[in-house]
Amino acid sequence: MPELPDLEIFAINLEKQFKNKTLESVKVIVSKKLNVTETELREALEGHKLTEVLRVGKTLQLRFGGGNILGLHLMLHGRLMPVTEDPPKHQIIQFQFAGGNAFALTDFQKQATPTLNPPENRVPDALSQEFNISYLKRAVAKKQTTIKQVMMDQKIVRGIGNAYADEILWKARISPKSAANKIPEPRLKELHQAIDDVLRTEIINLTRALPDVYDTEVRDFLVIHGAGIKESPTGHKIKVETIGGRKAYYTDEQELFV
DNA sequence: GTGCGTGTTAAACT
DNA sequence: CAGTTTAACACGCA
Repeated sequence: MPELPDLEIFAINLEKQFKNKTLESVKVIVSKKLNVTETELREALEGHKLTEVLRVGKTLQLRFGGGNILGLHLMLHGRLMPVTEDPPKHQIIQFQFAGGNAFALTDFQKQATPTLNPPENRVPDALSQEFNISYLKRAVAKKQTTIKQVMMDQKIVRGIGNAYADEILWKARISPKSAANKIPEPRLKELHQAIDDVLRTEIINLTRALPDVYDTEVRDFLVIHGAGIKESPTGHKIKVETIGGRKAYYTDEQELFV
């Protein structure tokens, strides 16, 4: 159940293990979410080297020699797991590389989605150049919903999920319940800065914590979002409330704009 | 046994 | 009609 920083680490660590290795075979165990047939997938990918692994929004892209790209969306419960003598449960798709190493995408809920050659998406990534302050200003101007829902809307900006939205809004000192179009411009700038800070800092933390693995998530660095957390780093009691159908964790340090 | 969940989508609302 | 809310997905975990 990864978010952007986790996916960034998975991409880096998958590259460490599999970059420039030839994909010997790809096996489709659950095909319901795949956009092509297993035969088409094998013809596109087998025998080609994995040239690059990128994170794009909440997806990973496995890029292969020959120009084909396999997108992977892990959804809520998807995981990437090494395939060993004791293979992982609930496999969706499995990748066997020359040299004997293999990994699989798993998901007990069967929601994780592999997509061959995913269509270009014009929505900016949260860490991209295109996601700048003027874009954010334009995006929120039309929106009367809460700022938290806007931040998590993948049609507006790609990559921010429920947990990091809470972390970012606390850092920006803006209430998640604030109306998006009522946030003054200086505070929007702070929000933009907080998005960048929180995500990039988390990537650095996770790089240090997980130098090699792509099958593990660490949530040790969250300071606001989590059932076990009672107080913010500055000692304010954390409140929990459902906003837009998902749990929001926040404190009264965060200013409400309505 | 109970309740909950880091995402997305279609259906059902307003 | 457009925007917003809900249920469903199906299992592991506390």
